[in-house]
Amino acid sequence: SRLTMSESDDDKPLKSSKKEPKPEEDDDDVPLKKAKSSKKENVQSQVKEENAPTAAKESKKKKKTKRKRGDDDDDDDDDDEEDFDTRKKKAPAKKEKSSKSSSKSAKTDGKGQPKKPKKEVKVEPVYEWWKDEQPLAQGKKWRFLEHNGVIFPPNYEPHGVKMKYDGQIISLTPEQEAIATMYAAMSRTDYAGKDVFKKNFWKEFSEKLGKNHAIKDLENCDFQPIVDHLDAEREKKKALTKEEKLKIKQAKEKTEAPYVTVVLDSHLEKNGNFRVEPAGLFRGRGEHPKMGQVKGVIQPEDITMNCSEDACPPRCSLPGHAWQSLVHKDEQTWLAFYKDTINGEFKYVFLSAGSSLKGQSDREKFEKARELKKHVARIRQRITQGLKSSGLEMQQNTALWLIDNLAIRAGNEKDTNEEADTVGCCSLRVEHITLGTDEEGPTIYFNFLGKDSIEYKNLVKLRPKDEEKAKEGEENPCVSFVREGEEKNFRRVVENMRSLTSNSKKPSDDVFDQLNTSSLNTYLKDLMPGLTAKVFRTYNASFTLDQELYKLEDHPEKSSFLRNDATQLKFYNDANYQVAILCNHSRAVSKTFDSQVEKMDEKIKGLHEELADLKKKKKSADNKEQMKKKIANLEERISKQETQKQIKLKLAGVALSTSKVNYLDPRITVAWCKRFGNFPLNKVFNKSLITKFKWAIDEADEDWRF
DNA sequence: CCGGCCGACTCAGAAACTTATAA
DNA sequence: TTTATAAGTTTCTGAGTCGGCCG
Repeated sequence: SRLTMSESDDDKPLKSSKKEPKPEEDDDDVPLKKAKSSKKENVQSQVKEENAPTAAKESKKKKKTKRKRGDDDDDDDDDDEEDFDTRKKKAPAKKEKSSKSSSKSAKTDGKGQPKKPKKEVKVEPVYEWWKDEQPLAQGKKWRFLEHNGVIFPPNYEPHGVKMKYDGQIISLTPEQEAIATMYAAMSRTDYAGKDVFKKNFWKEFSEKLGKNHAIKDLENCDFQPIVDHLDAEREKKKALTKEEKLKIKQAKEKTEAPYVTVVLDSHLEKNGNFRVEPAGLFRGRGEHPKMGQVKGVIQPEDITMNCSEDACPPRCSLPGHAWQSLVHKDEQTWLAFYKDTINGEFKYVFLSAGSSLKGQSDREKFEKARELKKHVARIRQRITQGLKSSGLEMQQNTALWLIDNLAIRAGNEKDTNEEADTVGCCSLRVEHITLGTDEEGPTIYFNFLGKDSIEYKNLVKLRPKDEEKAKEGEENPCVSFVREGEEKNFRRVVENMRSLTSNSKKPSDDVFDQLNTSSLNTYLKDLMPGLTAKVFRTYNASFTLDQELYKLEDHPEKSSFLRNDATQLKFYNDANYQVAILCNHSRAVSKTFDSQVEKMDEKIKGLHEELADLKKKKKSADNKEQMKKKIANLEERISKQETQKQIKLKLAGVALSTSKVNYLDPRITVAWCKRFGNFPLNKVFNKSLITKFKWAIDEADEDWRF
């Protein structure tokens, strides 16, 4: 569905935007007061009742006054955009179409073919906190919080399928069977081949088996019967009719409904992760020393609940059980937490990404990055100075240069007995760095495992004078050129790195032996209040997007880009790609990738043959005009296929979504869409992002810049 | 005063699931 | 049309960051 964007003439700075009556707020106050006075009575149902008709009212209002883009032919029907932008209904109806988007309307009218109507997109209603005028006291996150706690996975049901050992059929107790089944479930993953995984699993499994058990080792275990059973179960589930599946889904929705929403102050919010993690084998990333360990069952006794004092506390759904404790911490955003059984890590239940609590802190994050923008020139001057000094100051500023220029993470210390051995800036070791030179000057090659054990391989060098070579490097994701103006600093950084990785150090020694993240952040606090290392990542990601996107402003092909959604989208994605490369956001390449590309090649080849054929026929054809049309058509299909293939190759191992979700100020995207031909936002933001970034959609007009 | 642990939050890619598209 | 596959979306939970507190 295409969600239209208003011309934003009605977008006002945050504070003054409350121009609409907000019935839901007034309505909501009623049940809240009721709840408070009657105390300990669940107010959720009341709030819901009050909210629901309000939402309906809202949408009806909207429908009446909603403008449609001329090109919104297929999917923009009825109610799919009702929650998108409540304020656009006040926008002057004519202006948008007649001015900016005129060229676009013309174009899209043409291609508005009788497509199957797309499934309508429902955007979740969002509490519009940015229009709220009553800020909470410093540090407070809510006045009232009521929820129903968490939902537990079902107890393990023994299936009775027997595994084999040394060819013999073995009977297991339900407890033993449970963890054997966890192992069987992972038999086709990469973990199954890893020694650490097997060793850790065997330790637990053999303990559960007890002394003198018939099973003596993992080597001769045969889990295949259980694997087959799991496969069969999956098949059974798949073979259910549509109706049966729907019934199961609806039943699930019904049981989960009480947990989906919570009451926060006087409105409803979506819960994020109210399902307690089921038991299973731990799947650490990379070479995690604890992979294969059993992640135990979580009981209510492990869980701490958080709600307000005057709320009805969550009931424990498991009979005979009770929560570990109930607290009322209004300076915290979590609803519940427990500790996992692997490393004792905290597992929190939080509100969803679209909630006001998440939205507010998200906005604060981007505002802080924008604050850095104001200070960055000065801070970079300071770094330039610091690079020339020695000792701690040199280390601090060299590290900062890397963080600022390469978007490397801060790099906390890690205990490699408990976690995988990965590094960031402060924890870089000599073995991760290779210094060199090429025709342009010095180079640094980074090769280390970062967060999630994702490889970071980057040859950092000066931009070649030769345009051809520069272009080549630009297209190589493993090469990056030093930012313009930073050439001198880079040479200094290389020298510093040379001394920091000198022969007196072992490969396993720290590069920045005097640094840790907390001292580095203390140093940053002096440069700008609230500044920490991670802000540079946010800042540089968002700044890069803004810069790249606004190159469209005086792009020679601007008008043709604006006329075509596909090319304009590609322009956006190319900018997004730059950020993904900067931040080293990657994703696994599909196992069938090669065959997919092969298929594409064949298709392109087929089209070329078809084209040659047509051209031949054209010579002897009666209707030359018609043939010409056909040829042009085919040529377009070929070029479309070819760009598709290029995009596919380029994005094979690159994830664009991570930066979109976490690093890119959504207002950049919103403003760009509004500015450039009123580009449909839903082509770049999916439903979740539109919900998550509703605040930004409301806030940013076409002139907004990061 | 600082180092290490605790606690709370953001960020991360894989897996599971759903929808769109091609054959 | 039906069906297979690819693309897109959501869920899941692991892995970081960073402030604060305590000994």
